[in-house]
Amino acid sequence: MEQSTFGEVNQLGGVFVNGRPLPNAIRLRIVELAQVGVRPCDISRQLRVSHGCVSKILARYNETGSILPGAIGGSKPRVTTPNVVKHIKVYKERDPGIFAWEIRDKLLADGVCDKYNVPSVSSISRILRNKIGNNGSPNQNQAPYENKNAQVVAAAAVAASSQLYNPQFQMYPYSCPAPQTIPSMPPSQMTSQPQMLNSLNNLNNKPQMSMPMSNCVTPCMVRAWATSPHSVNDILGFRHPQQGMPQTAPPMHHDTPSGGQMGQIGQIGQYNNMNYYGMNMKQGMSPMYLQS
DNA sequence: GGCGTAACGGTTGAA
DNA sequence: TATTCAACCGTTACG
Repeated sequence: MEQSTFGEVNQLGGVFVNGRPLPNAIRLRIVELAQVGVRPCDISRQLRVSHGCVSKILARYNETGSILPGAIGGSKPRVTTPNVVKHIKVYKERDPGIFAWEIRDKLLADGVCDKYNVPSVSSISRILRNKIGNNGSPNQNQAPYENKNAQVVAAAAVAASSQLYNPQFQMYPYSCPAPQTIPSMPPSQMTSQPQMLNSLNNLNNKPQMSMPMSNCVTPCMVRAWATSPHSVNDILGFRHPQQGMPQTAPPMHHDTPSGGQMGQIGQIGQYNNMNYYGMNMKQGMSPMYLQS
């Protein structure tokens, strides 16, 4: 369908794809303009992005330091890991009359779970009913891990989840590289917002700047469980407005924070000299996030 | 007029 | 393989 192929046009004349994030380049530009004192309403008009979206992106940036959208799709990490089920089973065996809410409290008290990943009372009840049931054996009642390979996978999942969870921050962080020193970027490629770049670098595998990447977890990353393969160069497909447009065509593909798990965004149509979110589009360029 | 936000329709990906 | 579900998205409209 033509409409979905080329996206839609909002009241300001900007092109967008319903349900999909704005390109990171636009997100970054919104933040940059705000930081040089441009009012949100002017940013909205200039980039042809709704003021609600500008407001949301700026609010998120102010709160978290990240310009990136959240992880779309997928499910939360399972909280009813085999380890948790095992503990529930133990509690039930020790005290057959124990209530689900008591089990929940004990899981917290014993440090098996914390307040962020403790199963709900209904989940515990379901575990008691389905996995422990009458005989107390989680393996005799359609156990979720029916073979050795599955058990290995489950064990790996538990290990991964325990590593994913950062007790220091009490959150599940977005994946990000361990603190490391990375090659330097020519100053000409650096924007005027190094802290923003650092924020971006934290979410990308390809190192771009020479600075140690530590404390890479931002509060907005609480609910991320996927990796991002995208480079900062992919994201920064344009220069700071004061520096004009890049010599080379900006990357016309879409970046997402949840990386390879996200949908593959390809080229859809050709926009010829179209003003795309206030950015001059050279002939042959494609909108960076329209999907096929 | 500018701003914050709820509602809405849509996309996405794990289960 | 198809479906479900719950997360996210940007736009719109309202206060």
